[in-house]
Amino acid sequence: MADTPAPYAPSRIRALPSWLLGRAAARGHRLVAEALATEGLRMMHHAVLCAVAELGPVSQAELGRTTGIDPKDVVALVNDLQKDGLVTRTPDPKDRRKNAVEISAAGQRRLHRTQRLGDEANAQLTAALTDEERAQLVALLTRIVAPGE
Amino acid sequence: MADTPAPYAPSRIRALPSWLLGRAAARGHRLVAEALATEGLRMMHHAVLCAVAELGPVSQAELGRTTGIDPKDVVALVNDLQKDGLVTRTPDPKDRRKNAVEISAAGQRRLHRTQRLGDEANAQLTAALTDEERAQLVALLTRIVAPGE
DNA sequence: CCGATATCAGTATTACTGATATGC
DNA sequence: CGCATATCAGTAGTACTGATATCG
Repeated sequence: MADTPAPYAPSRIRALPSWLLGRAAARGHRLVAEALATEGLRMMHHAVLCAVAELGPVSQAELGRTTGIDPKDVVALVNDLQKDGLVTRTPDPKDRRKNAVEISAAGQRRLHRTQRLGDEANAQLTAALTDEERAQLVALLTRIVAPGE
Repeated sequence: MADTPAPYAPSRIRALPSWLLGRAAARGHRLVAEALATEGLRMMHHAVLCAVAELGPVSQAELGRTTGIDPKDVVALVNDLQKDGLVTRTPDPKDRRKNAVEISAAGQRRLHRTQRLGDEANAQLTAALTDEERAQLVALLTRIVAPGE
């Protein structure tokens, strides 16, 4: 497998993890975005909704740190989610700089569906891999994303 | 490692390969773009220059197919590379629809430097991995990108 | 005063859709 | 005519830089 020149990329490019990562991410994003579009959410919306559901009432700055999304972009994403009634944004009484973002009942129902769609898209993305290889890939990527740990 | 909640992402998001791919690709792109900027090229410029060097005189459509870049974007990238004198674009006498794109001497010198910079950036990206793990990652990604094979 | 939070305006890069002219 | 090539105009989603007001 190491010396069969794939038709999609010359060998030099092929050896660049960044390049492969970009191509793989583009394919994954296309699949996930396509699936989530049926629920009217983009990938980043789903990611934030996911994080809000898991972190309970949480500030936007904390959301940004946790997900790796720029806090400025979190503003717009939470705006959209709030407009659709999927999350609530209430001022934090303990620290009036913060907004406490929390998922709503409608948000939880929507999240339930988008998670299923997302899982299906990811299964499709990694259809060529075995379960073990999938876990391996996730483990390797995790160490690349969070290099300090 | 499987149950230590990393600070950067909640576990649900973490389990989505697409999400991890996006984060990893973003980090890789940042590192590579930063390195290549010193040579005045963006990542896609380098990718195309790479492909041109390896495929010899090649049409733009073929470049697009091989690299996975939209042929329309290849036009703009080759424009830039030609403007910098890194590639030549001559009409193909055998098929006058095609342009034969070829790397120039200056292009080869530039490519030599950008490849070194790209390799360094990629080494930095995967600094947390062993050589074996790096090869594993590339192999897994390759199968995700080209699912048909 | 300094740092954190939230918001706004704008930009860069990548990837895409649609349309057109030309040559095989 | 159908198909491939090259080009142009425009859009979408993601990630970023800089600035501002408020609060602790």
